[in-house]
Amino acid sequence: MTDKRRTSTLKVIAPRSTPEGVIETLKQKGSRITKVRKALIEILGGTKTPLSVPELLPLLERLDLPVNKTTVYRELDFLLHQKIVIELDLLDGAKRYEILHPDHHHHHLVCTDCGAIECVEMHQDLDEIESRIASSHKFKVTSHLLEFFGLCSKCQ
Amino acid sequence: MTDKRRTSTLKVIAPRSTPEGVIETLKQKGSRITKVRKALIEILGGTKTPLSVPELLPLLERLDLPVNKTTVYRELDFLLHQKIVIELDLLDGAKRYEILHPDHHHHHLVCTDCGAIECVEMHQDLDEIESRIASSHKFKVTSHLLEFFGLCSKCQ
DNA sequence: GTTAGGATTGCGACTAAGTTGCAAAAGGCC
DNA sequence: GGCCTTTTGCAACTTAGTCGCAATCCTAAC
Repeated sequence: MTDKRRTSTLKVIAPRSTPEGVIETLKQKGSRITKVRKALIEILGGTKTPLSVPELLPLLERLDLPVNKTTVYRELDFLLHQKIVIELDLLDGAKRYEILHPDHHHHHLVCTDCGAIECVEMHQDLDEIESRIASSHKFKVTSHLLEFFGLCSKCQ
Repeated sequence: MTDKRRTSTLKVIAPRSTPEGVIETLKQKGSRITKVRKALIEILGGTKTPLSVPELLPLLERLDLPVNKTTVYRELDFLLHQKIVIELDLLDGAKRYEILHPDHHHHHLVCTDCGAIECVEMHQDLDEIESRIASSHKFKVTSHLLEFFGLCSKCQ
């Protein structure tokens, strides 16, 4: 009878990585909240697919915030260091960025035909593989890159 | 009693992806064997770590073959289409290329400190993951990208 | 609300990988 | 050797990303 989805939107649980939550966290850390920073967090928080700088620039402009590309690169670098955002390389020429949801580590399914990007979760498998590598190769894995390329349901 | 490793080095089986074997295959396909093509196959066949165009250029020059970068990009593109070579992105700014060994699909351990690149094999795990994705997401995986970043035994 | 000082921003010039079109040169078949 | 096709070099270009510096903005303290 209890609807879990509904419960999870309660204030106490929600603010994790919503734009508002992220901004609040940054304020508490003493970071400045600038127009560009706020806009970037909101744009990235409101999209499902990771975005690149060339894609972000026109989106910012449409929000009446014509920002210089250098600024965007620097801001994303800041958000990266604050672990608010992660950087991906989906092999299409530009790095992409998305909000980091700490408990939803995921990978991507990139359609090589239409470019659509879907997400898949699968931490446990990789954890296992990584620990096997650590012991057999004396290599300490700190991060990995796992993306799948192929055809989405529409393009097959 | 039979040593399988020893048997598999017999001439009938061996020439697969050695430089000589690759060149022979290309000749039979009717492709021209140019100096650049031959040199690239030999260089890539004689190295353990994948190489980028900026790395290949000086290597070619040292072989008394000062080649234009455009030529190298075009040649690698040719070898890519012939499935002689594969392209990797190890996130250090330039695409890397290595000889494709059809039955030794592998991934890489990239040391983020010294840049060393090691190889790891692990097809079966991924095959399993991919088929799970295919059924749960109606996505037909044609290729994947799996690289590990961290610290090699020397840099820990 | 003013102000001071560090953080952020824009600008222009730059780097580096990778691409393109076209004319010249080289492979390999006769 | 000659011919036709494939390769190659060159120069100019594109695009992502970076750098230094001067101008501007944020915010906390007054």
